[in-house]
Amino acid sequence: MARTDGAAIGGSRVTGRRQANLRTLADHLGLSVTTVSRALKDGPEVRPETIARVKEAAAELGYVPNVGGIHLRTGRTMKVCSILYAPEVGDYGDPGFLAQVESLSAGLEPSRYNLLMLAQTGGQTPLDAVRKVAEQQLADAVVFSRTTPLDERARYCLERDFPFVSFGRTELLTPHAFVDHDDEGAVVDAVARLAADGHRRIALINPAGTLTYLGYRLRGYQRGLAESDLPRDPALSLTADLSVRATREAARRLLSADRSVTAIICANQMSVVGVLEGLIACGIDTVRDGVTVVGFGGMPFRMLSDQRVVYYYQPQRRVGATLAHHTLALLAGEPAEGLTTVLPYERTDDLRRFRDDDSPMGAAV
Amino acid sequence: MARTDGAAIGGSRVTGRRQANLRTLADHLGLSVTTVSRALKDGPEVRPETIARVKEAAAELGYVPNVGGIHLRTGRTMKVCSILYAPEVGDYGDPGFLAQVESLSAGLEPSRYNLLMLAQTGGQTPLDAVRKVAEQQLADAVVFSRTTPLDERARYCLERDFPFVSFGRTELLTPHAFVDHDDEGAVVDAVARLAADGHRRIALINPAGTLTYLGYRLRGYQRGLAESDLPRDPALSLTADLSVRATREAARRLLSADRSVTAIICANQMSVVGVLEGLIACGIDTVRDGVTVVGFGGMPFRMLSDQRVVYYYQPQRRVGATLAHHTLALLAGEPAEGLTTVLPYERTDDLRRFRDDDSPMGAAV
DNA sequence: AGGGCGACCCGTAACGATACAGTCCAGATC
DNA sequence: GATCTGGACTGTATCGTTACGGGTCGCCCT
Repeated sequence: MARTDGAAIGGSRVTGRRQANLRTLADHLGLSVTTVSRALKDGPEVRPETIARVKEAAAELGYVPNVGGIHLRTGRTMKVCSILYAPEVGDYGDPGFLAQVESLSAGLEPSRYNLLMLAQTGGQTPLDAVRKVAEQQLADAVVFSRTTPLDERARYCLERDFPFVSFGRTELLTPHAFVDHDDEGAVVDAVARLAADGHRRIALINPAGTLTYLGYRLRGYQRGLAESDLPRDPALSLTADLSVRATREAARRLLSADRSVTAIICANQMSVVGVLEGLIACGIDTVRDGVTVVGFGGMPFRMLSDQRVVYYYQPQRRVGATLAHHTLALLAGEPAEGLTTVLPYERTDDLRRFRDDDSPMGAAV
Repeated sequence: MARTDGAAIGGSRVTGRRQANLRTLADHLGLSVTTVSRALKDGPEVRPETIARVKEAAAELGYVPNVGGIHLRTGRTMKVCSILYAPEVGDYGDPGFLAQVESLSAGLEPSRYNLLMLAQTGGQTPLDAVRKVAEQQLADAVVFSRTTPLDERARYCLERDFPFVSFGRTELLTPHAFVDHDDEGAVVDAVARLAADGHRRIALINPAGTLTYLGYRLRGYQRGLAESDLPRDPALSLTADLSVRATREAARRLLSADRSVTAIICANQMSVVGVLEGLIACGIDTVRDGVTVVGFGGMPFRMLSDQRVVYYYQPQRRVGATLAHHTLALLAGEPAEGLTTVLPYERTDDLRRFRDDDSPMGAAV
């Protein structure tokens, strides 16, 4: 039977001529499709000269491997999926996530992988989204954040040997690839320096929840206090949503009950703003009254008034780049053991560093 | 020849059993693969009872169409690609973009399409990214923003009949699907209301560039002035980058040269902050001195001090949802003519509306 | 009775890439 | 000279899906 449907199907609507495929190349070179296929992936059974000849022709004819064909034959999709968690309130989620995605996508650029984004919608659990990727074979690897110590997504992937890289550690026994920030180290550092500066009553704000990094923050806090011979006071370990409002109220409650507190370690950009608002509401000026606010997170918001803020900065782009690296390494067959990265925070005493670089993001206190 | 490679290939690593496919269903039902395929897409040649039977079995056996097979056979990838433009400075690009992506992805969820993200990296032009999508058949449709009147990406797609939806209008003669905000209408409204409140000297800040919306803003400004019988003064039409620094300086220059200005229409969240900073630097208090700042954009930053700000808000999620709708409609064969949406701005006189909903984003002036 | 006509279903050939089993031939080995 | 070896290639079947051209069968009409 003659081809009856080829003209309408599979042909590129983009270029006038059909997109070059292995057969095109093979015919053009007088080789078989098999040899061309092998040559393009540097198969050991093909002569070096032939390989060179094939690659040259491929470049010349603009050959691009057909992802559908590869998927069908090998099961590989040449996609990496990143899960997007919806902002809970308002239009903005984690604002640094965009930089992470951008650098992840850019990091995949030199490979033949592309980035798929899947939003965790409405009624879905975090596991649902990951399961969808695995079951529907949407991607060859998945990247997710907001890990918990016994993360069910990580367990799910480990059980079925589905490649993944998490942004955040877990406490699972099986090693897996991850990128994380050194929250414990940074909090230890913060406490130690505050203690060295004479602070005796140092508060820590954490949100409720079971995310792994919260444990690291708490451990860092306790270790820092112990190393500086400061007593632990449960009243100084606060739990509050990281919204401006909740952290403002938490700071206000803390300070109106106990004026001896001279330092507050916050958990993200928003809580810095909230705590500063809370301090102001209590009539406290950080500079005049010697109170230090310690912030953590991505690029901080602009601060107009010169309050005393020490900031531990997470370079978000490095996260994305490292996620990309680890993902590609996993997909290339490297064992997960070596693909574990704990990134240091960058400490700065002067938020004007961010202010004066024309941070497009900032608003001002 | 017997199958020799099937076990290792194409089988799902996820479930123990192989993933159900059309053949599985066909065997299970005693039908042919063809009929099953047709039944699943409600082909008119299949009896309704058979369709029901097939769909039931498909659900029971957890059939998921293999995207690779579809891609290979039909050329369709079942993907929609959104182009991500890298933030120019710092970690944050357009912060509302995340909400847009999230709602776009969520809007595609009920369909069988998934969202591909492609970052425009390093040396790439805007066209490069779109061309990559089309040439490499990465997706069946593309979504991009930052349109210009003679947008080359739109022209490229129109020429090759590649489906796309732009966020932003163009002035191309061929109609195409887009979503945009009504900048002209909103600026007209702003000017009219300012004039009604007695403002005679109203300034407008636009960034440099050729993006389409800038023209609409300018037209709205001129139309608004004309309708209120106010004279045009070129000195009141400012050009400045939308960074805090640049808009601060622009406002300062304007006000120190000419104290008669009583209203400034800004172009985005950042410029509101910058202009307010500029006013403060000139010793101007908006409330006391009767100066009005008009802001435009996504969710605004929190403002601590009670400055007089009128804000035209773009609901970002609606953009994403509409983009999803138009894309799916295009892919379903609807003509682009009807897929053009101009969304109204939501005006508010009181930014506390945003402040008190616990905007996770805000920082405070 | 038999021809015609729908309604409903099936068989086959692709789409592009790749795993695997051959094939072919020059050179080495006995 | 026959046999073996290994390097460099080719042929074929296959992944899951769908377009297309047939089939089959019951029913109606003349």
